[in-house]
Amino acid sequence: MRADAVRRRQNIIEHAKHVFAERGGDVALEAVAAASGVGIATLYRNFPSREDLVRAVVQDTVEQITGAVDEAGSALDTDPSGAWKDLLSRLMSMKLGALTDGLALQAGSARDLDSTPLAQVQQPAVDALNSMLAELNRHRAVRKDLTALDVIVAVATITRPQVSPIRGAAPGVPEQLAEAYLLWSLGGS
Amino acid sequence: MRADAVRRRQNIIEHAKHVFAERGGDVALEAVAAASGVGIATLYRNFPSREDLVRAVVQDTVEQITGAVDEAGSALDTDPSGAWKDLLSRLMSMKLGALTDGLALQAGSARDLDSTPLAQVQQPAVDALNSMLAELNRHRAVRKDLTALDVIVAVATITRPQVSPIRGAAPGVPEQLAEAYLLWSLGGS
DNA sequence: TTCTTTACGGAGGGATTTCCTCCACTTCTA
DNA sequence: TAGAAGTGGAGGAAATCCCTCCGTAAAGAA
Repeated sequence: MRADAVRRRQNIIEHAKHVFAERGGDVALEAVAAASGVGIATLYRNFPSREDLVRAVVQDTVEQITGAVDEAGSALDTDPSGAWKDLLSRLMSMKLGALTDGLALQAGSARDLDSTPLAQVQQPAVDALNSMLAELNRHRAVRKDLTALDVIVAVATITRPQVSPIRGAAPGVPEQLAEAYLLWSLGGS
Repeated sequence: MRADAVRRRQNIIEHAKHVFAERGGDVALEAVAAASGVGIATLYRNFPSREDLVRAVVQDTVEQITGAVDEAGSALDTDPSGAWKDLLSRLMSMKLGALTDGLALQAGSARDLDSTPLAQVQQPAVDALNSMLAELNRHRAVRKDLTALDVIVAVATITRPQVSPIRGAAPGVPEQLAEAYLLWSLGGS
């Protein structure tokens, strides 16, 4: 594979993540190509089917998550709730909507979601998050009924883009919700 | 207008609210008709254009909101934070996603959103909510930087339906977020 | 630089989806 | 029960989306 082609491919994944998160997992692939500044043929050459692209996006997001857990986890013993706060803010800045949307795309057809290829791809992220939560629990840093999936879905929900009902209004709602969730997650039982 | 026709019309509005909230403001009108158990022609006779239907849905939602404010507001003086909690839980059970989505639909074309017909239709709800917030503020019952639009957008965000990434997982996230938001909204500055 | 190989872009045909009207039929109500 | 009011869904027009094909452009080796 030629060097510039590799860059382009990664670039498509990156932009696809944004477009998926912003316009849903069923956008026209032409929109993804346009957003990536790339012809539609190039997109199809790299990702023959929509599912290939979705898988790549999910894969990429999963790596982002495990990376964030690793980095935030380093401060786990010295400052547990600081580490949690850090991790949460990292997660909030990702486009997790693309991940849940991508997975949701398969929900329609598949009967047993747990066995779909995508569900398996995301497993490392779930595992990493869960073990971090377990560790935080030992430190009594977060409420103990939190699960990795709860956190992922909550963050995806909060950060999902949304046009406000009146121009210029309520631009800070996601930040408010993030603050609320942090407060709640730290809180008792 | 015949008696059964009025019932049908109201029924369409009700179902449209759910379908809009669940599948976005740009669903096929056929889906709305099907959900309402009604032929597509009936829908078009009642609402010649998509905007007519959206307007009706928004109108209906606005009335729901002002109604909820009235009811919850009755306990305002005796138990302010109880009233707030009550109102919030009422709002959470509405399909506010339909409202924000409907308004967002116009955001694409209109330059000045404040002057669109829909933005004016929602005004009563915003006003009612804002005056209740002002009252609650006098009682020091909620944080003082809350605005009606913040609340509406936050509730819409929280209650927007979302498929969880793995079957059976994280079904309680909206409830958790609602709890978090309540906690936060009561909290200090 | 030159040549070969790899990769690109976008037109466009086919399939699908959505819109919306038209009219034969059904259901109210006076 | 007659007439008015209302209904459903087939189906044509238009828009949208998918995906391939092929002439052109750019990268990298010699």
